Amino acid sequence: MATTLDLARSAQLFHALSDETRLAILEMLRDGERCVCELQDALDAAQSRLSFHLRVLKEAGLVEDRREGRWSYYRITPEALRDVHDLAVALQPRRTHAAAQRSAHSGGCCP
Amino acid sequence: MATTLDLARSAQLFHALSDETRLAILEMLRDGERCVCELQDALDAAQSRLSFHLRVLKEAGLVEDRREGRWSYYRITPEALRDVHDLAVALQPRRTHAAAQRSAHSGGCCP
DNA sequence: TTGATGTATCAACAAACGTTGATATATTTC
DNA sequence: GAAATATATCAACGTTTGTTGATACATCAA
Repeated sequence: MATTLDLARSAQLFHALSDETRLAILEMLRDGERCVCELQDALDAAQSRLSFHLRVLKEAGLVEDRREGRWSYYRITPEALRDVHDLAVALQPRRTHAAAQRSAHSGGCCP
Repeated sequence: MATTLDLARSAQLFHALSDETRLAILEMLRDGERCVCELQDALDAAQSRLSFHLRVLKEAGLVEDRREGRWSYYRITPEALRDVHDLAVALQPRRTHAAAQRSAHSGGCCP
């Protein structure tokens, strides 16, 4: 039972997902790998802008890339998305005995 | 089959989850609702800092609050976490026919 | 070798974000 | 009433983030 989150890693993952351009990129990559120029066309984004977002995704482990000649192809790393999935589950409220719901709060600021 | 993401909503959700303090708050709330002063004690965070983060979480729909006298109690909104879960699934690569993997790219910048 | 092409990186900037300390507002207690 | 308490909000500030345009670096084509 995973009780404690890796806060830094989780925040990094969620941050990488917290931008519309990056989500649009991932949405495109669902159908298979794409080279940067294809993303550029489809998303109508400047080249350096795309490059920036791809780097954020890559550093978070959400995508991997492959170079072929002068083209770079990016694809989704399914394991990373599985981590996101697992995090969402890990944050769900515990189903636990009602008695344990409110822990003893020694500070005593509230009833 | 949900093909297109609500980018703005998704980005908002993920952004709310992209901060360590906010993740620590949610982790505490898994065990049931807590008042702000309890979170303050447990997370050793300034009051206005906590208030700020709770507002971000609330605006993203990840928590709900309840006032009782001078205390505010916050709790997780499980539906929102289910949305996060669903998003992680929706972003997974499609399992599709190999033939469809690479779409026709009319721009013709790459092979 | 030269020129074109695809991509990464950089510097500069504006906008968004998170922290802090001060103040405001409501509620309870005396 | 007045003082104390829990929380929210605000202004100010430094930091991080995302955008743009310029440049660098490969690779390919002629």
